[in-house]
Amino acid sequence: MKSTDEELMTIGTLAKASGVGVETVRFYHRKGLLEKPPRTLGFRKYPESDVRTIKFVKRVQGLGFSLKDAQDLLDLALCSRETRPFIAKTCQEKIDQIERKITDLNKMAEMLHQFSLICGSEASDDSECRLLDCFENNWECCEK
Amino acid sequence: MKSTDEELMTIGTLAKASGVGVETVRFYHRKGLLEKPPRTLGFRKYPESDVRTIKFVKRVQGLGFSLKDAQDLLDLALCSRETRPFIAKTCQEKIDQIERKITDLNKMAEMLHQFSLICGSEASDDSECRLLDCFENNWECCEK
DNA sequence: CTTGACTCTGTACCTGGGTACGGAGTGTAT
DNA sequence: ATACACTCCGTACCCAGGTACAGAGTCAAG
Repeated sequence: MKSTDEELMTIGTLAKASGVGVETVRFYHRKGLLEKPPRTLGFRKYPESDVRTIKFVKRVQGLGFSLKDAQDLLDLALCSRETRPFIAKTCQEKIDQIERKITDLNKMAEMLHQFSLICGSEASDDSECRLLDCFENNWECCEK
Repeated sequence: MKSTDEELMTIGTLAKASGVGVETVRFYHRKGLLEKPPRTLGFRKYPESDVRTIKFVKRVQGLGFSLKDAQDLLDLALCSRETRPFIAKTCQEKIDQIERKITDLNKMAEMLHQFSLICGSEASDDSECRLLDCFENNWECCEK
């Protein structure tokens, strides 16, 4: 059975190659994250590129975005005169969102660092101290 | 009714002050994110500090962490000789986690930036181009 | 002392993101 | 040609993180 569909893989192969379960592929299918693949006798035959798609989705998702966000990004497809302004806008929105997240994550990491230095060190006394206090007191954790 | 519980508030007041719904407070209660408040005649009376706790949880959650993670952070409470090594370890784990996230978010933002520059500009031609390709081709988006 | 706003407990329901299952068809190795 | 793996579809279930009742009690103002 090698004709036009060498290169095309079954759902199980795709799932394994992209590190998810078969059911997850079908789920993404239903959610429209993967476009409808051609079929041979009822069996879906996926192109190689769908491996990339799934990995991309997983990556984006791992950064705290939803499947909807992942889809938005996947949909940034065509560079035509009509779509260009829309593309730029969408990108900028996501970039802003990402930058806010980075700012907050940096604060968070700094807070944890300070907290660890002050409360996790041998030198500190046994006074009770909560991370929460650092958070509120402008990161001036456990100090007088 | 002003006795020892001035300063203490009802669930509705707490909810409003921390920007969540009453049901959410009760939910956090069930999940152990808020410690059991004293009661007067069956009614929960929350201290001011629970407002901070809820805001903290919401903040942490907004950064893509789970309620479980938020709880872990809230539990970093006591600085005693026994708990110190544990605190340092927990902090370091979270910091590592955060830094990985930041690295990925930066890549993501850079990718979007490049994509926007190249495919979102007036100068670009009408060739089809997907963000996905940038992602895979080491961010060399739409270029020969 | 009634009325309306608020609280209590418990249970049921909702969305997002999957995971599992049953019964039937297919494909391939021996 | 039969066994076994794989696929199909639909439906049901799972967990996290809430959200929404229902029915009863409480509290504060008028």
